[in-house]
Amino acid sequence: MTSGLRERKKLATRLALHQTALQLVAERGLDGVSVDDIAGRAGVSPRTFFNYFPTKDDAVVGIDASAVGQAAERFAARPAHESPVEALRAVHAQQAAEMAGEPETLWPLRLRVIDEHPVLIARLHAVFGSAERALAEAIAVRTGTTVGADLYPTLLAAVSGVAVRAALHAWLASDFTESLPALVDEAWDVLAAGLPAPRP
Amino acid sequence: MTSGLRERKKLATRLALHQTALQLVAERGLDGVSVDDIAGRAGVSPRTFFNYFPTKDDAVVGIDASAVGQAAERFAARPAHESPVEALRAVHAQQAAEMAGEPETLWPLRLRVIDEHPVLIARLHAVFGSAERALAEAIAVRTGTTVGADLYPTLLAAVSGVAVRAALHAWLASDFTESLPALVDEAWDVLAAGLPAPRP
DNA sequence: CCGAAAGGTGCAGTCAGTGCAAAGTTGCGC
DNA sequence: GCGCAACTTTGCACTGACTGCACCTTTCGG
Repeated sequence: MTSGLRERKKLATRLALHQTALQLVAERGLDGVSVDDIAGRAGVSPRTFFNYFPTKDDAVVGIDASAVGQAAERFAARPAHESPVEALRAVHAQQAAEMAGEPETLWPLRLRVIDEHPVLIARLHAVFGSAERALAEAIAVRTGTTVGADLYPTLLAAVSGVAVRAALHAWLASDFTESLPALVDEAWDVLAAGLPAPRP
Repeated sequence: MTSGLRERKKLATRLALHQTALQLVAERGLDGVSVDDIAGRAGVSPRTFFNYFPTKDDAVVGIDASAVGQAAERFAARPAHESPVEALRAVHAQQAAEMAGEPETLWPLRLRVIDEHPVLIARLHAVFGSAERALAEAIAVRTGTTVGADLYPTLLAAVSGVAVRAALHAWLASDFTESLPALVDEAWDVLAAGLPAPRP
């Protein structure tokens, strides 16, 4: 199904561009790398680069909105008896586990590079943002309200993004020694408790 | 103190550029407006435009990080007996009140324009993001931890940004009929309660 | 009124990103 | 195997954001 030669080649090229971009930016910084550099080292023409990513920044971040958008679908598929927060926690647990399953070094490198460049942080936020809009819709359906009429869907969707980003940040801060799923869970514990000041 | 001719002129030019940018983008969309257009109508050279804003997008959003950075200072200045959440709520209440005090139409127009352009949403997030980093430091001080060692400061700082953004979004959705401070407060009520599903 | 400091401007250049049309590849029915 | 249709890659030309530099104009303090 996904195994046409065309499909596989496209996937491979996309990944090659992303990894090349990451590596070069890690070495020289975002401004020290041009699209021509990335395309050249990945073995395609500069023009082709833009068939795969709309901007240079997107190639470095390398996460497409569709992958993140599945969160909303999974949320909608959770059993109806779960509260919104419970359902979200379950979805995040699954996602965090999948991320841990990807090639070892990809996420660490990605996060390190993104963390050093505010522009890329913003890009990452933008990707999350579009996912959160979809999620807000799904939450509204589950709680029987609409996005326009009630704060809750927007708020919870945004908080869910925060939980993941805070966990990713802590993961990076721990130099990837801690468990990502555990960090996500910890973040949700704090959120579900209403953000009480931690005991020192 | 702030009343040198130079100072006032700079402020005026900055505001003129921002308002011109907003107005033009509202009429023609972000891609229908060039920097030359904005500079021309605001009565300065295109080159001068970039003395005031680093990018076209920043001119449209028109919020500089320093203004947002004061949140961290105000937070640090809150009485020590307040919990982090209490202190944040107080800071936000003050900020929301100040925003309501600005020229009537500026925020509505800003929010409408930003909301229509994902790139600008990302820019706004970036501005908030830098403020949140400063805030996280201040929170870490107040709770006796460090940003690297504990999830809490990052998490709470990000949540505070979410509270404001969700309130702004709801304000826009209400066509600016509701009270912004009330919306911010409402968002914090939900957050402080641990995000329980709303009663329908 | 003058000299120093700061802001405004023109110029030339780099690079991101796009539309278009001409190759080059791949998939598929025969 | 063959060849046509569909898709991808690529080169080219162009727009527009953004920058460094050098020069001019305005403001400020004495």
